Amino acid sequence: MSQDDNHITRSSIKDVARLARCAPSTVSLALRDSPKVKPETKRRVAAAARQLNYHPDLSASRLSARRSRVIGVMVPPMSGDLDAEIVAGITDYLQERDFSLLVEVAEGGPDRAVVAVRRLIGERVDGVLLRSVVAAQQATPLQQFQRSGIPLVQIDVAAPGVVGDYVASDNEGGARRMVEYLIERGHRTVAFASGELGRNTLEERLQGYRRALAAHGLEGGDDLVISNRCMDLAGSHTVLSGGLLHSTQESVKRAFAENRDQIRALVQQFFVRGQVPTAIFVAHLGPITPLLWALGELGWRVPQDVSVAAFDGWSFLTAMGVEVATMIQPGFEMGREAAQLLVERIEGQAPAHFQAIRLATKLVEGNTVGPL
Amino acid sequence: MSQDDNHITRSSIKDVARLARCAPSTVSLALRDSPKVKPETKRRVAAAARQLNYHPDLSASRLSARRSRVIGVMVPPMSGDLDAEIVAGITDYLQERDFSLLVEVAEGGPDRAVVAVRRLIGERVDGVLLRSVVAAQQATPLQQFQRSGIPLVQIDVAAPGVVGDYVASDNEGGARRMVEYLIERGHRTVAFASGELGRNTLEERLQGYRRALAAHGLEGGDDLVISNRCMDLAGSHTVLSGGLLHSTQESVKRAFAENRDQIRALVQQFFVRGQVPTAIFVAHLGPITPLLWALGELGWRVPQDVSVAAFDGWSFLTAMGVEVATMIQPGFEMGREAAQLLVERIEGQAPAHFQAIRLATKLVEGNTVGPL
DNA sequence: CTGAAAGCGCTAACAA
DNA sequence: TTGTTAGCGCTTTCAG
Repeated sequence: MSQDDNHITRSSIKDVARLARCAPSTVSLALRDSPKVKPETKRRVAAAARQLNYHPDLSASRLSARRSRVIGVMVPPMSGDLDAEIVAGITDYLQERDFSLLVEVAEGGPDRAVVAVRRLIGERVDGVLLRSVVAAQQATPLQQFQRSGIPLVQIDVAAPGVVGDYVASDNEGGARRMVEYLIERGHRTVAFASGELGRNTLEERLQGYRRALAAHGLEGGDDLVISNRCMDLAGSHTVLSGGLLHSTQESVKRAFAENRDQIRALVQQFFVRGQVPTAIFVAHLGPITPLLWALGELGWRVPQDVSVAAFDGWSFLTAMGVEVATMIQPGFEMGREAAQLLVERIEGQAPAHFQAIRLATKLVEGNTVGPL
Repeated sequence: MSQDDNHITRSSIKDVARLARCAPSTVSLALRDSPKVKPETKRRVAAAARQLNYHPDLSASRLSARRSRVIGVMVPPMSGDLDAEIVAGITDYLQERDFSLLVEVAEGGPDRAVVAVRRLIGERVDGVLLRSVVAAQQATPLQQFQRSGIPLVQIDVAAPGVVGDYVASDNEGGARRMVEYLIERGHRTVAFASGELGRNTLEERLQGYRRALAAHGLEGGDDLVISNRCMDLAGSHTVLSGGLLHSTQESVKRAFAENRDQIRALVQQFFVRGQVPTAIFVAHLGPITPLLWALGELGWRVPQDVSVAAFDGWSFLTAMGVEVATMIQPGFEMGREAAQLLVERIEGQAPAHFQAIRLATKLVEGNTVGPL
């Protein structure tokens, strides 16, 4: 009671009960504002709790209540704005429904994923959200969730072999529209640039690119498609850091330095082959800065000499005076939608079969696309 | 055993004990690899656990063990590379010591901070790390930690009124060295640019700037010091989003758009006053892109017409071909050091009085500083 | 409306 | 080396 006892005095529900002259169970109800408790009693309890600086022990309450009201999310380290928006969307919904969020950053190595999964299961999360953390070969640890009966919603990338709900952008449609936008502006030779293919998202966007060209009777020969890991600046971190993201600044810098020549050479190919593209569609965030850099190096001005349009972007480019024409993904909504679906599934209100939700993207014209 | 029972079967320590033909307490010890258990028994237990897909319930174990081995960290939303590095440093150390990390993103409003604090206390974290979340007026919720006897280490920014350990860069020394670097390159009129002052870090860097000038008999008149919230791109997000970071891309963009004129006007002041600076020292990350943008707008080329050097940087600028001369903060080490200090304090091994650890920064010459 | 009692799944003495 | 016995702090029937 006195401030000067050095002994850390965590008060429990019993202490509050004693001070409020009632039973612990009543305190429990009162603090959760149950209608079964007289207002007068509630007041006494609240006062006692405040006086004792009482904070319910969430571990105990979860243990007892047998559901945690915690959902876990696995995200890759640091990536771009999209992650921030997704997480914002998730927390937005979760706050409404009074769930908390346990964030597990699964960096690099597959063993990290194993640890993350173990932790989430150990915490008895009611469900899991997955933001494109886990590449194909890492899908196995995820099956633990199924084995433990923990529902799971994937966001953005769908790992093969993982069953469950799925929320993503309309990648194909968005890509298609973006390429059509270029075509409408007079471009007939449009290239496609991305990091390593293999993720379903990229494949879908490639599909959309092809469809757009086909629909307009244009060729999208393989000469015009470049996809190589070295283009993926965002992806480099994890690769480079080998399981531990040591120093972000340094690793990005190094990744970039080491791949400089390769990037330049790769982009140059566009211009020495049969068809010279007048516009380039960048399929995701990673290659945007490398591409812009390479174009600068090679002396091609954007948009005078070549136009650039991307899927997903980085807001800081705006502040640099470069605003890449972009298909914006609805990150906030993706997060919200996924969280909602998950919570509904947890509460048994979701449709029996797994959902695959596709959200529309939005075209933002920047200053990197010119008419022909 | 059979895969086909649909019933979600969370096995408990008792189930494992039964299958392994021993007592629950033995299972507990065995799984934690206690030397008090015969290897043979350990094997049996491990096999049983695997077979039953057993994952210890961490809530129960914390409740029983009366310490959580969890430490909490409060961070601002999304910021730059530094946060990623700090968190990497924290997890790096925590993994060694077998603690887990509970991340609480305290966005915007003070009420969010209250919620975060409540949660952390409710989770019975053994300690808290604070990464410059909480501005002056929000210090009050933090005092809850003290009241609850939870040790706390602040990183980077020290909130006034919060007592505890503190880990940060040598802001004054670093700023001083950076400005001296400019002076050595022949610059005699060096300006200072920052967002809103008030944080101790910024004040310290301003101090360092002044000291460097004074030491060389140069003037650092107030004409040369500009500090205004509109310059702080990084800080805008939170302000703009009013407690909820809605759409990052949009908000950054809008923040920038709305302040465009003000930024331009502000920077222009440098060049219409008595002394025209030949170099600008940017005290933190936020104003870097706005400043570069404004200089571009005003037709000043970097570094030909004016040099730019900063404290703390963004790695993506490198990929844009602009590499700002920067005092790099040792983010990883800051995180590690803070985590270590906290864990030692938790385990009673830290010195009795609070520590204030200062870590050296590192100068990286970019391509934005020219000789005079 | 309130109280008493029985656990939730685990760990930590203490015995055996 | 292993088993037995109490709880940790809370929620939840089930009686008053």
